[in-house]
Amino acid sequence: MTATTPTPPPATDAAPSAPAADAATLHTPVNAWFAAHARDLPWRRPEAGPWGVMVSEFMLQQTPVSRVLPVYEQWLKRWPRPADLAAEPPGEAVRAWGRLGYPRRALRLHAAATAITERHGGEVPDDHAALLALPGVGEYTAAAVASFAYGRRHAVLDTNVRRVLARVVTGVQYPPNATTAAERRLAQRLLPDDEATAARWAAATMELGALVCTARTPDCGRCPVAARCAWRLAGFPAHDGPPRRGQTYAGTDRQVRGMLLAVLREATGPVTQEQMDAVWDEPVQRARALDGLVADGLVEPVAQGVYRLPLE
DNA sequence: CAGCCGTGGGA
DNA sequence: TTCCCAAGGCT
Repeated sequence: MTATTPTPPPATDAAPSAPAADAATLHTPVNAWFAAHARDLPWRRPEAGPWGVMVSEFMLQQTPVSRVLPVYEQWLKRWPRPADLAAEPPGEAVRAWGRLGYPRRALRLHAAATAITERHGGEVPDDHAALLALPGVGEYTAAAVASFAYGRRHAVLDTNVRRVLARVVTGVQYPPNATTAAERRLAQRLLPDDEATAARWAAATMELGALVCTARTPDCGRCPVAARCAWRLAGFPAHDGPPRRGQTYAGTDRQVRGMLLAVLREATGPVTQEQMDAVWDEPVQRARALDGLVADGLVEPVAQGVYRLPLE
């Protein structure tokens, strides 16, 4: 991992035994920084409501903000409430998902909207357990919706927060590949006692990781807690552990699935086998990819050699 | 728990 | 150009 050495602010003289970063010294500067520098994102505006927050969280799972923005706007305009989405076939959600990637998320969001409509009176639940029970909602998303939409006090551990805590508190460049119990304990320990402050802290630490304490080239000169950052104080030691997994894409089933589904999305009606076959010349892999899409519920066979996006 | 599931843009 | 990686979840 070639880690571009961050640009540290001129190392202040400060005592050799620099103050360790702890909860009390982090909340105020980080939350103040957020108040001054937070992006004006549509799902952060009051009119977004819990449903808007939930939609954004689904879309933002592994997809950058810039690509989510236009799709989010269209989505909320078309389906302003969960019941509006639930009233349409899941295939419409897949089509509207466009090229955000991981289209199973569209299916899960549709399923979540259906569950919300049927089990929660059409209102996005406000408690963590009920959220966690929804399709496509895991630990992170449940905490994020409860915190961002309802101001609840939850440790929100996403990739940004994990990286910030790894650096500022633990003193390492990157967090482990998988979230550990130690990270959860740390996040819990750092959580402000006050509910509103905790909710702000969750959003602030995420934003800090997204804008300043980035994966490749952190900009310590703009960091509100650089003076107490354990990683910086340690001299930016490079990541040791195993290399962080890099995923190849070209030539994989995922690529073929993507190409097949693109044909369905862009077609207005059912598509023939011949149209599907045109996207990939290797028949075994092509068949495997299509079978996978059908198994996942992303594609529905309507007749021998005819397919469409799912109506059910 | 490791592997799988899309896509595009920036360095 | 290649490589990295971006607000995860599910099996």
